[in-house]
Amino acid sequence: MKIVVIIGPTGVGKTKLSISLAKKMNAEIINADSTQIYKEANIGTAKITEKEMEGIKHHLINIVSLKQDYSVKEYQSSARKILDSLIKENKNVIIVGGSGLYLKALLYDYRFSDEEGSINYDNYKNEELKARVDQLYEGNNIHLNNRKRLIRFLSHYDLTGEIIKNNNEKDKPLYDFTLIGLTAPREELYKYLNDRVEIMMCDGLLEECRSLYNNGFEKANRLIGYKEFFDYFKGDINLVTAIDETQKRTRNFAKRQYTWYNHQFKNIKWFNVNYKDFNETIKKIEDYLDSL
RNA sequence: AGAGGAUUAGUUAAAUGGUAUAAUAAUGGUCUCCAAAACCACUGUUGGGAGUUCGAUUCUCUCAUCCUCUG
Repeated sequence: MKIVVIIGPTGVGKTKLSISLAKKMNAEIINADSTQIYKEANIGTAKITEKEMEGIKHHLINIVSLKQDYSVKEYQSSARKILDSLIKENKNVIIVGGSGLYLKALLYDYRFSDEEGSINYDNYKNEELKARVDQLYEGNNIHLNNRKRLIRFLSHYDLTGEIIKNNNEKDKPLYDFTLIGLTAPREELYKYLNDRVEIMMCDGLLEECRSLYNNGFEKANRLIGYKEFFDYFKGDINLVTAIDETQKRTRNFAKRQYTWYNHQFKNIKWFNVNYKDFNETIKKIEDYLDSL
């Protein structure tokens, strides 16, 4: 029984690799991409299609609507349940996805609060929130402008009387897994990402966005490749700008993904992607896994 | 071909005979539940050459490139 985890920035070929490995290992796949969780967003999230799955069983894909709230905590609990039961069945598992926090929460001893605090902080200014956080935890690194995190800190304190601190447990792996990283030279990756947005446009990204926009899926406003077109529909920007922005934000995102991986994961075995001959990349990784 | 204008960071702009300023991109980073999120830091610049000057990005000349107008 093996667990292989595939990470890497967006557009580097994780999905393709996962199918190939799953066929070879007779494995099931658990998605760790925060946007592929959602049913309604397909083209812009580069979601795997039914056909591309080639009959491989996929978990945690298309499980909630963009109208529902969802958080990494829920992901953690469902993903662990699935993973544990697959382990029990002695089934090989491939975990694939670009959402660093989701992977971290699933694989390491990350603990979240069980309940929300009851005090409503809506009427407090950031300065007031920050001052209170500073009072409770001197030397914290939560920034004044990071309202979301300030409120979470205070809610957690109200509920438990404890302050949120980094614990060492978060770096303790709970499973025995092999971490495969796919990467590409920055320039090559960026070119591919830029091209991919154009291809998505041809595949009907604009129509998908229009339909979400018209049907009140406001949460899509958070996703790259959706927000920008919503802005376009509102008349704030023109179509060319929307496409440029999508490309830019995709590149920015890829860069942040690297930062997260480098910061949060140890023992990543990195492989350079050969865009021209992806099979060669797959072969190399398969050989590596066989050699373990 | 003639006349006028322009040339400042990758891009768009500002300013000054005395430390060249922003925005944005790029780059780096932070991280316990919206994470494709939120936030932070920071590197780059006066087209080439000559002249005036203590000092030129600024003034003068010249070359180059671009724009507009006139044949």
